[in-house]
Amino acid sequence: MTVRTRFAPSPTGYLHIGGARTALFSWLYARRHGGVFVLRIEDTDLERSTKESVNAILEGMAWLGLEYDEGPFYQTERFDRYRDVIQQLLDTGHAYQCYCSKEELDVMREEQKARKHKPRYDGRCRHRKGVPPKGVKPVIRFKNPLDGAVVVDDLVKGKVIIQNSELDDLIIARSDGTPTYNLTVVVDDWDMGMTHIIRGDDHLNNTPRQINILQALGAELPVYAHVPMILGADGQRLSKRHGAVSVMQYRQEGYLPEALINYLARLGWSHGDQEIFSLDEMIDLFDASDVNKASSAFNPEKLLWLNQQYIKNSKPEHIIHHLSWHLGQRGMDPTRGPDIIEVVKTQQERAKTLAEMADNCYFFYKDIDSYNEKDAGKHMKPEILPALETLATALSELATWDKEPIHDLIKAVAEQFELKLGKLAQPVRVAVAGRAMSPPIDITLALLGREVTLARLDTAVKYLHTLPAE
RNA sequence: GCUCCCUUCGUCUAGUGGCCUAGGACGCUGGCCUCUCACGCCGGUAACAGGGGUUCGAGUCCCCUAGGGAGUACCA
Repeated sequence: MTVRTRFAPSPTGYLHIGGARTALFSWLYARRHGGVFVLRIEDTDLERSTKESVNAILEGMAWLGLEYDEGPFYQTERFDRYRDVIQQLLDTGHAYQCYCSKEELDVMREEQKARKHKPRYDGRCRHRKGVPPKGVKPVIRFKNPLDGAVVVDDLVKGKVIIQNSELDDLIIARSDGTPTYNLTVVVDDWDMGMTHIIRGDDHLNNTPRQINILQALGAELPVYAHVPMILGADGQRLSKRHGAVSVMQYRQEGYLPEALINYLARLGWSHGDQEIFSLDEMIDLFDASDVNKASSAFNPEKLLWLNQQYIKNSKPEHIIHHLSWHLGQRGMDPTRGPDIIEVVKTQQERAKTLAEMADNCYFFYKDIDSYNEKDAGKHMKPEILPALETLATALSELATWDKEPIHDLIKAVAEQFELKLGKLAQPVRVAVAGRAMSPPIDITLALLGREVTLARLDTAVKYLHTLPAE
């Protein structure tokens, strides 16, 4: 039997990290078992579903690399099928029309609550006799079994038993004839041959009702795995006030998709002490039954650390693939300046995000029109002028513009003026980078090239001359 | 209220009755390295929600309590 899993978001917003993780687990499970991963868009809520949301979800999944084998299927295109199933349920006596008004139901629920009971439909229309009331469009309710219990053998939660007496006759078709969620998922999962339903544990309560419908339909039951939800860093339900919740926002902030994937996988799932997993390793090791039962809090610091690990250990070419978007955002053209591969190599150990890396690369590709005020105040002092001028002259005469000779030269000039290396390197750094932060000074100059280096040193010398002597 | 789910360092987790005076990771922190920023390396901090059982022995099994979450819609 081929394993078939699905991700079934409703398009009412962007792809958020909670959804992304259940999608990831579904995807991993399918890949692990050589199965099929299906994408289904649950857009039966016409009011809240939008085309933009569909695109946002598709975009997010594409960026994460969660490719699907079938779909996307849209529930709005399957209304005929749902109608048929509802009719079938009606014909076989598993469903009935209910003429209760909203007001009537509200009264009933209030009474139940007053008696400290669980509010639920009491099935009064099951046996409604005589002519239906005129002008009232009925809803269709599923006839839930009255006794017995439903047992869900959940891959994550274990055995969960719910008494049928706790369940009521849920509405499967609205008065306008459109199907509701619990009916459409069941029909779709059945039609699409889903063998494993991996979804958020907020659906655990729906599962017994869905199983009952499945059974009324004579369908084979899938295996369920209800994965816990992701909480915000404060342990509360994830929402916008926790910062980035949209997957695409992480791209903007400079995260590598594989870092996010790795982080999401490790949230609620683990394999011994291992923290970093390649996609192949995850596919090889992932099992739904190893997923933790408790929900976990999203920890931005750890994600940042993981991102840094990935940046440090990835091939420069791969980084550039994702970095170029950030460079473009800042108006930088990596073809006009030092070899971007060499620049990235110097940055892999000094940037936690691609956004930070792009900022760090700025002075390699753009002219600097000012110095960082604080750094200049600290390092750009008139007394460094002689050394700086000597260095500039020496650099202009240097035979080969390369890291080692540049390093030797700076060291020699520093010694000549009885300065520690840092005392000379820092002013040079501010002069060429605009701030007291850059890769090692010899590498920085080597990459920048002789022309740019000398021009910026010249600018610095002129700037120093404008300062009042102490 | 009712039903269901959950509970190991601040956070993510290891742990399936003795290997646990509870291990790893992030964070925080002391030090080393150092031309800046970083990387790296060595060290430190900190947890079995509480209470009862079962057992020679419990983080691990059972029960209760507390706390957290979900559902309880003509939303999904």
